[in-house]
Amino acid sequence: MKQELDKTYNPQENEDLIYQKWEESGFFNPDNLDLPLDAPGYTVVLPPPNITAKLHVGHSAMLAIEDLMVRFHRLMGYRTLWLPGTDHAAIATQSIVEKKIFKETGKTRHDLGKEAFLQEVWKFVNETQATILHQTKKMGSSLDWSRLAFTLDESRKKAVTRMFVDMYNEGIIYRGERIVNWCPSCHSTLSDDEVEHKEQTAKLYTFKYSADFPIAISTTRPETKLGDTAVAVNAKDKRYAEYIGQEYKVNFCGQELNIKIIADYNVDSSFGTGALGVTPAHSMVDWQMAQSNNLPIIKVINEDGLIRPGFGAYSGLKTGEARELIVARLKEQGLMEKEEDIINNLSVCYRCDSAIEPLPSKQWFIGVDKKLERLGGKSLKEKALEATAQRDITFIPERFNKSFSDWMNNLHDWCISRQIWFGHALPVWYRGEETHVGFEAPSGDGWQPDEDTLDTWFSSGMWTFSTLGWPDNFKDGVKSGDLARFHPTQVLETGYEILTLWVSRMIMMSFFALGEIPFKDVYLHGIILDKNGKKMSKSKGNGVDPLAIIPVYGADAVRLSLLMGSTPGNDSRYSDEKIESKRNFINKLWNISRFILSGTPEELFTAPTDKAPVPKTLADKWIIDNLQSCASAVTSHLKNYNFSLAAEELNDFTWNKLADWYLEIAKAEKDKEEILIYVLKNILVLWHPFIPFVTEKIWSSFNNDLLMVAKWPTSTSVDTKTDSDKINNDFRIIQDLITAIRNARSENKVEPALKLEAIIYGHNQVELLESQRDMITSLKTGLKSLTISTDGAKIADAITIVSGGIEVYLLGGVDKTKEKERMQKEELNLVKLIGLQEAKLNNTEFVGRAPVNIVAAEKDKLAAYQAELSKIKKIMENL
RNA sequence: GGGCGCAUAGCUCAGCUGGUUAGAGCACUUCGUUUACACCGAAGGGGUCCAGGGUUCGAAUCCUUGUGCGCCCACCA
Repeated sequence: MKQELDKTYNPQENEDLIYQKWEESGFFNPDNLDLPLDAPGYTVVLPPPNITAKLHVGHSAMLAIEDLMVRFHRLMGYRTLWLPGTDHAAIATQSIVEKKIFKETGKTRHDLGKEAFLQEVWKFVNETQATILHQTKKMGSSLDWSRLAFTLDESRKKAVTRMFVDMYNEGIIYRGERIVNWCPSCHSTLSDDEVEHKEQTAKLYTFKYSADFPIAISTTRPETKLGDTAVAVNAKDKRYAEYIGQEYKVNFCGQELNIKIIADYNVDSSFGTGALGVTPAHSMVDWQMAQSNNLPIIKVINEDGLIRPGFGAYSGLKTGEARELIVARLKEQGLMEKEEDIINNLSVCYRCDSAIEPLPSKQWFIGVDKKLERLGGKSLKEKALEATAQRDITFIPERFNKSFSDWMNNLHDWCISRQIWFGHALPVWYRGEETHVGFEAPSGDGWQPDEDTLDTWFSSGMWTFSTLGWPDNFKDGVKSGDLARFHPTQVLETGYEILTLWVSRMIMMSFFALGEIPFKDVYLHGIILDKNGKKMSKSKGNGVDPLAIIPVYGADAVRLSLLMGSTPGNDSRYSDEKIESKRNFINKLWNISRFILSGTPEELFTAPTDKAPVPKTLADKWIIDNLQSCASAVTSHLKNYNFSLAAEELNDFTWNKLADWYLEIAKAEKDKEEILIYVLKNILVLWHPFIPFVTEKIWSSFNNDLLMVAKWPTSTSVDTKTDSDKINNDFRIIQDLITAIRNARSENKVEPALKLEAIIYGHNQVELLESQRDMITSLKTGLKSLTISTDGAKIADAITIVSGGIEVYLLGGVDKTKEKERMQKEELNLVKLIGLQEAKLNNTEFVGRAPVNIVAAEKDKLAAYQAELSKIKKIMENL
């Protein structure tokens, strides 16, 4: 059974084999876990990565965190499901493929036609998806591949269609007009992130519509004023207060306009004249003002960027030409008050660089404010806000509650239709003025399907339940199958940058479809920046491919470096050095294991991990006690999402306690095997969620069953805190002695351990102090051996050999700290702080550096110390 | 313009609800090591916790103001 381990751990040789073993075991699938029927569930859906590109280390961090949570819960005996998938990322994917084709062939998607273009997209999707899945496995992700989903596969199509139809029937999905970013040159709408802003100088004109209109307005686009239906001023602006609510008929350069004066807080009274001409059809903000003030909408500009018919001489002109004409007219009439140069931002198309024309167009929306009977008369927005406000859903870190509710409160109806080809089709058909929404095309001739596709967030918003068999698993308000077993999920782990885009949608969609939250906790991770603190991006070429570093350091090292030293919601920096240091740690763990296993008889391998062997010495007690407190600290850190702290705790135990101290002692003392293997097995389990590969590999060298389904150490420690403190304090004597002897040897100041006889003694503290000082003096002047004899009861001390000789530190009874005096005056506070101050109050005079804080009162304890000391001496002899 | 975050050792960062002498990794200095590990060990140096003010017995931690970075949203007629 026992296998020899190599001198250095080689991740590359082992990782793929181990992953294969995990997959073959079937334990990634919760259905195969050997659990009691009432085992609690733990479900996490993987935020499906966009199939626009291969993964980068940011994704690796996400996978590391989620796999950590998932493996931790699997080890704790939860029915654990981590559900994989990818996202079709409609707009992003389409534009990437478009660019790619254009670069390779010079053709646009229009040249290819819809069908041929989509074929290209699918080719691309399949390639990238394969890469992504491969990368995901390389990280060691324990995802249930049997449930793999894609936001644009058949099951999801079914769910999306059903959702749309349901929402439409409920009256929450409706068709209406909205301003979109229109590129007159590409003849297409652009999403907000496809719009770029360019700084430019523009002319700001200040004028009145007509001589009989009381207020002058300022604009850089006089031609759009042909469609003005209001003038907005700030409600607090005293200059215009008297006009608010009035309506005027004006003749603006030959066009009749009806202008209402409205108040709106969006208006900046210090800009221009403080009055804004409202053009609802050609400006986003104006559109919103028109909505809230019920203003009529007049379209001035058409899809070609020309003035529409019905505007007299202006009709058919380009916007620029119309502008010149109007400016000339205004000047003629003496209405122009001012012309000035200002710097503003022009919105331009990211592709062709031409100016964006905001235009109203027919779109589909989800009404987030519509009250729904199925939600107890509340709207989706209200339900989402309620769920987070009363902490049915909690954010980690908590501060994102505010971002979320701020954003949610300002949410307008969600536009879900997109004028692109790649995506979910809308289940909508038109025939003249008729509209049909349903699962299939209506019978009868002449029906045309809607050509738009759905916003990608519509399908990913359904991710927690569309992946669990909704709608088939949901009949008459009752969940069945996977949906019943795994929904709501426990945690959504994702990047804070999509808190609003995605998380909010998921919450609303889940409330609509199931009437319940999609997840309990939302853990938000930060961004992995490059080593210079810059965001990784394709254009900058500073992204790091996990496949480039995993072969060098191993997936475990990559994972650990991403998990340690980073905190939720905060960005962190990528660094090779950090990965290297984690690689070194992993090798350390490897060698610790190698050492322990080499000395362990095989019959001990099967010993239980949940029952500690009986400790025989102080050192035994110390290591077991520390293991227990480490395990319980790790457990609670992991439960509280303090992943970095959990790893630090483990790191400290493994390296600084186990390797540096206990292993050294074990080299000299016999009968440590049982404890060593016990400790090793436990830390392998504890480490497993962080570094699954190496721990599984070590485990497999002496175990037949898989570590990934082993039992997490429970904190059954009955030791009280005081006992722990005592054991730790006592053990520090040993540590100090060993240190002292080591130092003495290396500095050749004192003959080795044999000559050091430290025996505890004393009764009169004052005397003690004096005699102690004498001793120190003499030691410093060259005494090479030390004998302190004792005749009695109480003392505590520590002996350290420093460069000048040996210093003996005493704990006497001289109370003198300022803190104590102050404490005595403040009795109340003293009571409050007693636990913390006890040590301080007992603090005593000491010589030299800080004393080791031991109070040994009883004789049998003294004897125990002496026994320990002589053991240590033996140990040192053997070193 | 609105919102959020960050500022702690030379560098990258931890430090939870305020509490012994502020920590880690890397880097640095000195010493050591053929037998678990040089992907190593021991010892050590290095910090006015951005600045001012406040609350408190006590502040890196809470409040306030300021400074310097970074991000998100709205992009302005």
